[in-house]
Amino acid sequence: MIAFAMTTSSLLLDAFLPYRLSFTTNLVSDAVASAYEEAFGLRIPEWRIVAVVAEHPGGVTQQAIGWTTRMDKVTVSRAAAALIDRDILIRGPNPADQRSHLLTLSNAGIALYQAIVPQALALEEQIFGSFTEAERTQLDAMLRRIDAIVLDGHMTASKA
Amino acid sequence: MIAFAMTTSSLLLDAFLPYRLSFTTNLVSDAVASAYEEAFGLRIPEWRIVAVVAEHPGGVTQQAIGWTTRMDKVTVSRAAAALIDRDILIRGPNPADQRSHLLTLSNAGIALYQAIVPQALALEEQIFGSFTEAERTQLDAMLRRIDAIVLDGHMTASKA
DNA sequence: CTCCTATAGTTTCATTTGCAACCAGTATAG
DNA sequence: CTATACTGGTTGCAAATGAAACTATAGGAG
Repeated sequence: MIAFAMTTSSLLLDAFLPYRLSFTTNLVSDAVASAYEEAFGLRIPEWRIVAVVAEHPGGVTQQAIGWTTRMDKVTVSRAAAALIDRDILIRGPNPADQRSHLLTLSNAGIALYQAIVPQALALEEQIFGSFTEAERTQLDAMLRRIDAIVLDGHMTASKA
Repeated sequence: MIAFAMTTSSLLLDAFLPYRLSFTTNLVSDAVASAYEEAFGLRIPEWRIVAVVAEHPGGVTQQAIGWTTRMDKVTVSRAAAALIDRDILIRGPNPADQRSHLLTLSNAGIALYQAIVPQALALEEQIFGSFTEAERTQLDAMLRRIDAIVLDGHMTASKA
């Protein structure tokens, strides 16, 4: 293919930050998703749940997971069910509320998590290897500023 | 609700840059998507196509659109078909290749585009209003660095 | 030319996603 | 204690997405 020696012009869209954000994230997410899928048979929501549960040794409810990761409760429900099915997660009773359960890692889940973490860090390193610590911190800070603005209702139209 | 006076701990995931990127982008994309949907009845892929076509007054092929935006050719095909159906886009012949067509904006499409652009910029301003020019440039540059790394095959496992 | 391979775009199908309705357990009001 | 309103989680359904098969045209190679 002659690779379209085309006007690299692109005036607006290419410089539009929401677009750039989405563009880059899709690239990164695809890379991460296929790495996890290939290496551990986990899809992104599943990996996230494993991570959150691992970080809460006392157990977490699905609601709390959804709240911190902003995943839909349906997504959490299904991913959690799949993980329980594969004996990665254990669903224990929640003494405080019989409707929900506390999720914890099984031994297999702990092993899985411990196997994933280094891979995840290595992957992050591959992508952000050329970023200095300061740059990473800066990027992180910028993203969190955006989060705060969008979440704290500085936006015109509320979604609902 | 008692809002879970919970350990804001979250060790790994919360600091994991691919996750942060995805988290923020979802937030922003949802906001942008509902704004466009509400104001113009356009979904994101449609808006992108309108923007790209607008920036190529001579006409573009669907392939070229897919190439620059990294949208799947199916997505482009369907979104373009919807726009043609609504008389926003015109599908003209491509003298260089009978298989493809050159897409251009109809008059209605031009009007639409001209109506959208200020809204888009206003929206960007709402989100990034607290960012200085320098910060925006910096964020843009960082995102492009990431793009380059992921695209230029610095990643381990190729997708296929 | 004719054959063979490759590409632009569409269609079909399977998968993923999220809203809405639903079920079960909780909490508050009388 | 009931009755009623609410919340955690699941299920059902509809929309969105992408891989693979397909159609039509291109572009060589013989």
